[in-house]
Amino acid sequence: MSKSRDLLREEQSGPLMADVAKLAGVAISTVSRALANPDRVNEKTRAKIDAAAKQLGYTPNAMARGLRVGKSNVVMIVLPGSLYYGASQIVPQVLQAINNRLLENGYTLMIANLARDEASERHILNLAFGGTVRGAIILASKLPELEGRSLGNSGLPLISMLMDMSGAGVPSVVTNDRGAVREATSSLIGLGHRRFLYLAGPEGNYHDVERFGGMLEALQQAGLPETAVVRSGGKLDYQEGFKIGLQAADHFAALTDKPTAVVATSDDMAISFMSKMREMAVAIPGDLSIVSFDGSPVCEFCAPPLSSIMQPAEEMGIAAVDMLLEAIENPGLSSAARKVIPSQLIVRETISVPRSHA
Amino acid sequence: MSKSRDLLREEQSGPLMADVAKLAGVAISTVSRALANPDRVNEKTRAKIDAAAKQLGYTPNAMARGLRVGKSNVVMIVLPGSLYYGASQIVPQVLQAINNRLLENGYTLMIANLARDEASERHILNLAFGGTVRGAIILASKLPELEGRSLGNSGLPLISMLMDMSGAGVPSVVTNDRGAVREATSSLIGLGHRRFLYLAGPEGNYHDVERFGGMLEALQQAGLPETAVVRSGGKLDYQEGFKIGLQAADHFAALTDKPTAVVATSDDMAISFMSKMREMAVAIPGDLSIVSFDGSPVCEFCAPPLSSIMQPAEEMGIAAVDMLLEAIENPGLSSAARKVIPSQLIVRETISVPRSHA
DNA sequence: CGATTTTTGGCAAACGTTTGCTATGAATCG
DNA sequence: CGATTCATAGCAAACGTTTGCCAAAAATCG
Repeated sequence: MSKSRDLLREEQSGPLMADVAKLAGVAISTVSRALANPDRVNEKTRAKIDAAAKQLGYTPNAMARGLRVGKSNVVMIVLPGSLYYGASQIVPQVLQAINNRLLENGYTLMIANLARDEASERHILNLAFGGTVRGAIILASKLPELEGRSLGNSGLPLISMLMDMSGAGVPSVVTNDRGAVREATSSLIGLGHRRFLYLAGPEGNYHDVERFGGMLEALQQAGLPETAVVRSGGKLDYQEGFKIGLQAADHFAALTDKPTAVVATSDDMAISFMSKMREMAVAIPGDLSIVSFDGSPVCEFCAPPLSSIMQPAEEMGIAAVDMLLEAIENPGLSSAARKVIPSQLIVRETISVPRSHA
Repeated sequence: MSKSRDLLREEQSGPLMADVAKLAGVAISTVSRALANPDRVNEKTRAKIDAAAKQLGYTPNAMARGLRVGKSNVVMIVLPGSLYYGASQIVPQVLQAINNRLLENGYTLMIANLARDEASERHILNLAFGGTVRGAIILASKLPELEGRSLGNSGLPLISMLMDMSGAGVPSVVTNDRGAVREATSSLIGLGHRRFLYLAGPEGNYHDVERFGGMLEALQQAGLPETAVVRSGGKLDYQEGFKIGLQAADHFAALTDKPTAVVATSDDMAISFMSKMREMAVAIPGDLSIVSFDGSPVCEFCAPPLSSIMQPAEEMGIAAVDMLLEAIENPGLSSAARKVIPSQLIVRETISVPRSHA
């Protein structure tokens, strides 16, 4: 018996709580209490236990603990299928902010990609229903659902980030896509621009609806017709931003009544569009003003430096974690709240008065 | 009893294996076998069990399973302190590739940041020693170590990625930093360049040592003195790439005997450097050729399109996972192997014959 | 100094699986 | 048709913790 035990020890796990107890000369339960609830145990005893634990290099087994208490300290982040964006650092920024915030609170981050295949969906559901995770932050645009199980009714605390799902009962932290684009457009109108090109994300996508909505609101406020804006793109996903920008450039070239300003809904679109404009000898901002969305760090070094609406990735990440932990700790009140963190337009050198006004 | 049981049910967990067994009219152990080892159970019985499981929406509890079998299906990736890079998509690319590959093999990815503080270090060690993770892929440049516990002797299968630690007994998958820079430099020499500016990462950093080493090797091969290259930077970390590029531009401006080619060791450095050159009216590649490192997607749309050595992030991620799974499944042979996946120089429009030769 | 309260320690059950062993029933063979 | 083998099901122990409950010891009070 002790032979096989020792063999197992060789192969695998380290010291057990029982070992610590024996070394310290106390019962297992005392060790457990000393580690979790230090004030419920005599200081001297606690000191002995701490010393023994350190001496043995003892680390409590997380799965045993999790099984017993029926909870884990793992939070899952559900990312959209492809993380691959051209210039944006939003995903790493969000990941980092969330991870740090979780760490401060004793949680660990697990990542899951939600692609279009059943496998990824099933995987996420298993994580949720199998008790592996304690809560989830969703960056994807839909909730996984398969064979009767759905993340939505897993009983798991959920927070949607980037996308407003508070209407569907999922507390959300978002940025004001609509308002930010409206204001940016308004300021272009204020400079004298009257004809716009809008580089769209995928038709029907939440962000595209919001951003284009903001554009239309700005036109309406200024008494301009909807025809003042030409919509380009709409077929490809945001991860194809460079391609969208390239196609939009062709689109632009083919227009007879040229717009004087473009609103791109991602930096990638703007960057590839600008590179094409350079080839076509369209002066920016002389001939054409540009403002885009995301606020990628690289915008500062574009030619010319690109004005962009910066998404507050870190603040959003922190807010999402705080809301999630709140929901985890108070399972009672499900507020389905919505927290809006404003984006900020960073004005650089791609915006000016239109030539016709100069 | 059944009251409190039902209450618990309300609050928390879903159906148990016992429920499935009852519904299917078999014993718990039969259910377990049917789910894990389908051929060890009568087909008819299995069908009943599967139906019952689906009907109840049963998901096995991962922690109970993990505790029993003494293993988890979680792999940890240890990322360096800051994920924040200006334009590079290496981190998301690696994450995605690793995550997908793990998913295919039934594993889950947990992420951990290794910062300079004890907290992050302790956290990682707890994950490793607490049985939470089954193996780890290291992107950070050191192994966490604290109070006698070290990732190195946790008994956990480890793979180092990006950085060669095979000498220290950790199997590694790396790219040939040295060779890639050597060849890029050689081809610049072939074009006639004789004076170089090298934009360095942090002094002593593995990558910087390798890349600068490659540079020197190329000079030596061509019979050029080491003084043919001016080293700029060395103080800041790669995550400060933009700043490094800016400072290098000032450095360049101050040089009397101007180099005709620059080798930047990250795209960020090259991008901000080029933006400064534009201001200073230094023509690229006319006055100055540039080649950089990373192969960020955005390089294609720089002004002018930037030549860069592309790191094979996805292949490396896949290779790292494969090596790790190999090590997990065959705990016997620890080969401490090293797998080198070559980088590839993408030539764009920042390289030409030096003016003096034109 | 005895009685009462407070503190602290120990026993054992429980968390939800997996799995070795045994028992049962079916099937095959002589 | 009985005996032997094989397939399949069931029992119960184990994984490493936490925690309710009780006992013992210490401290306080009258």
